[in-house]
Amino acid sequence: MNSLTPEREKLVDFITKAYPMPMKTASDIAGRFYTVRFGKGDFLLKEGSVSNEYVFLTEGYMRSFATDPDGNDITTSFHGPQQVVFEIASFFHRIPSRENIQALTPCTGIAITYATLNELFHALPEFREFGRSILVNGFSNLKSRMLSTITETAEARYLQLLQTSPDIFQHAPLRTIATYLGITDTSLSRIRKEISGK
Amino acid sequence: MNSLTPEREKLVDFITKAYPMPMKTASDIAGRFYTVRFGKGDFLLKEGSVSNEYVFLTEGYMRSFATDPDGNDITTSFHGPQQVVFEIASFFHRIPSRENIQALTPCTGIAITYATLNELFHALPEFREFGRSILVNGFSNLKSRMLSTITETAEARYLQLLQTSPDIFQHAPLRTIATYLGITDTSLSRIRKEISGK
DNA sequence: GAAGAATCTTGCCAAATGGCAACTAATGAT
DNA sequence: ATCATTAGTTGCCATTTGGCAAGATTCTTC
Repeated sequence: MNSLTPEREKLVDFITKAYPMPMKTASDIAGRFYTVRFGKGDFLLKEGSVSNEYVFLTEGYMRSFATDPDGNDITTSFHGPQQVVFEIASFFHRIPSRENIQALTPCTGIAITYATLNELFHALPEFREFGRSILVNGFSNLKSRMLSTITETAEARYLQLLQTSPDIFQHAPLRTIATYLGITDTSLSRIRKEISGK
Repeated sequence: MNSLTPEREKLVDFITKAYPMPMKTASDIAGRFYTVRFGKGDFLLKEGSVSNEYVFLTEGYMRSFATDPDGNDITTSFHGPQQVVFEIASFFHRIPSRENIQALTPCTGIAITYATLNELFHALPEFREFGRSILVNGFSNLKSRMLSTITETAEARYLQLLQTSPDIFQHAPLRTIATYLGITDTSLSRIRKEISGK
């Protein structure tokens, strides 16, 4: 018998792919998650508060962003379906977040709290490994981005994002994509013009 | 009685500060580490091989660097005394590293292998927490760097590095510091000239 | 301590990106 | 449908950074 919600089924799928474990274990884990929904523009996390939900996004898109000294939004990452969303430093160290996480579109996901996650980490070595894997992947991706920010032109980074995450372009305004790429919206606009003429 | 080597004492200190735990636990952990030494220019890790040592540096300086598509070295981080040094993605996922780790000066440290670390993680929840804390801090620092790379000028980043890690400047050539800051050595030289005239 | 190799600096000019403001296009609320 | 708001584009010019090559300086190594 299998009474999992569609969201939980997706999570089971995701977990077992990220770190192989018995189906039963994965279902037990997924069973502890509850459904969450966000309207467009809603915040999953606001600067200054402590990230307390570990969310697996099943539908919709979100972005994380920080506010720079001049008061501008800088997009630090985009999140889409089948991705884990939370603010690592705030969540694990129980400190106020310096970032915001906001829905770009209506979103559905499933979540657990910090307390439940810890309980599961303690009880299930497989889930710990899964958790670490998520952390390591995130770290590794950020490193790659950092490297490409240093070694590549904005145009190359734009083209790469377009290729690896074309869906982002359908859900996020160019202005937020520009800050993600480390440039202004003006520059992005010019880059796009330049490319279209090729 | 206390038979710890000076390196192990430093590690115990570091561990208990990063994540509070009984002295005995910390000593047991430190007891599993063995001393390692590197001459200037020696590699702790070479691109293409799997990071298998989790090193706590007690003396000396190292840097991690990647090779960009044009064959240039890009410094991804500097490591000094009282810091943990390893390549996260390679170490935890057992995959070939895309980075090198090299001694900038003669170095002394203590290390454990992947196998031993896992054994300790499995046996000691406190050590797991310590390990996670290291990971989370690394992630968080990288995020800050990424943000400052996007929002601040090279000059501001230079001044900040000078303030937060003045010791680096005594042990790393400016060329490697330049790539760390995301600029060329030529630009760094000009920035320094500009500043000295203030 | 002299030759050779790295490292660092500087001059010249080119390329990439930003700032601001005006304009146009798209979107959303009523 | 209309108005107001937000998003995107473009022109003009300034600033930041890069590329290259020549000099100057410092570090190695014999």
